[in-house]
Amino acid sequence: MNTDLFKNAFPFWESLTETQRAEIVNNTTKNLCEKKTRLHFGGGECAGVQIIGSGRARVFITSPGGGDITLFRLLDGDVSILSAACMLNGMDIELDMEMETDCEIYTIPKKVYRKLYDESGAVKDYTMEMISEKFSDIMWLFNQFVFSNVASRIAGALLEHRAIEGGDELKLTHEDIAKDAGTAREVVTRILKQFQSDGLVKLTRGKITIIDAKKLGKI
Amino acid sequence: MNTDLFKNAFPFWESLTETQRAEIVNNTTKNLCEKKTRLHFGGGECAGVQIIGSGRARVFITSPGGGDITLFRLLDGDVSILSAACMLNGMDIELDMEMETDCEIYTIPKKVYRKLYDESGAVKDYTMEMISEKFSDIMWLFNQFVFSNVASRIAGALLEHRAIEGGDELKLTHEDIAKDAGTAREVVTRILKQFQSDGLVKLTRGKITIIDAKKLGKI
DNA sequence: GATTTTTCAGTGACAAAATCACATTTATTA
DNA sequence: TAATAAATGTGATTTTGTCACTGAAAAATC
Repeated sequence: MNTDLFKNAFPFWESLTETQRAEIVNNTTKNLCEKKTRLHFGGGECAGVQIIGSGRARVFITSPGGGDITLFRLLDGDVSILSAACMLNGMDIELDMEMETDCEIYTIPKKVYRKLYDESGAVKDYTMEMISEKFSDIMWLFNQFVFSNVASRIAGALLEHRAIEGGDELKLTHEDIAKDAGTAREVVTRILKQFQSDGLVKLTRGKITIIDAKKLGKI
Repeated sequence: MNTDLFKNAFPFWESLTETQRAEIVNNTTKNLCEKKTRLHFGGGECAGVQIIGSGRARVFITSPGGGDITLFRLLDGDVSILSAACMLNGMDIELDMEMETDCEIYTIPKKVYRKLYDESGAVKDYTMEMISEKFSDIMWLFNQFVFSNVASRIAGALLEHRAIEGGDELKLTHEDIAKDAGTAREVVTRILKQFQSDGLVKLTRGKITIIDAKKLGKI
């Protein structure tokens, strides 16, 4: 197995012993997950720590009614650190992950990461740092939800996708945006139409073209 | 200084060296904060790790418009662990704390806790565990906000205060509940009136008496 | 290639909740 | 006691969420 993946994902990699590295390399499994594959985390159920080799995944919470709200996305090289927290101290939150593209997922088993965590201060530091960062992200999201109106959350979602895509043509349905903005599809439709008549976007089936990103940012 | 405070607050206390304990004991400062005193955390501004010697404090986020939403409360013996995270890796979240009663607050300076954190695995483990726990709490709160209606959040807030007070007579204004439930005061007034006519609570100025906690729990 | 099925978007009606603008009542303080 | 502040009550309006559909476009199937 190519260790570049680990070297890039883990800043502590260089500080590990040969044995520790081998332990990781020999126990990590690779999975090819097709687009739309879903994984569930929570209730103590955590396979281990995951690294996204390639592709994009969406992490979200699911309502009792079935709807879901996006928390964040994982891109190439990202580490699903909440799995670590979930597994280290039985963090009792329920999360789901869905592949937005075909993905290569590498999984370091629970026990292997746990052992590493116990042995290495650098791994502890890394884990702490990543969890704190995620915590910050979630708090930011919380702020958006409780203090911003729907229009600005939708605008934010559009701009985030623009950053991911690296272009103004977003292949998104209203449903997709609804999940990111934490609202209903019909509401997105209405507000996007408003955006369109204000000259901010152009709407086509399954596609949204951003015309005026600057004004979107001001909403 | 009495070390019982630390012994009770920190499970790692026994594992520290004499020197480390002395370091904490000699550098911790005690402050008496009157009811309504406010402290701000964020933007790298963290005095250190705080232990509530006695009293009760409310931790919340503040909206640009001035309103605020309660995240959690700290009671006797609790440790304000987010300060730790804030200070360890510059977690960039803005939080405020307000004393709900007169409080004794003990502060372990940033540098002292940081040093301890670097030296002791037990302190790292403790810090990690506490942060994960807080993370879980916040995620739970997030779920409540995005998936529950206002009535059930208000019912939840009432029951939480009942648990804190240990009785059915709650000295709370509608404003107080609005902050806990993340809604407007008028909305609380209306829903409480509904609760009252349903025989769940009895309302007096500045006081809410819970009549039927069981039914409240079902909302 | 035509037909069926699925996905996506649009819309009106209504309900829930937030916001605004006050009025009223009860405590506190001067 | 009067004046002030704090807590509550209420109507009107706007925003957002929910429900129940319709029609259009794309995909899958025949």
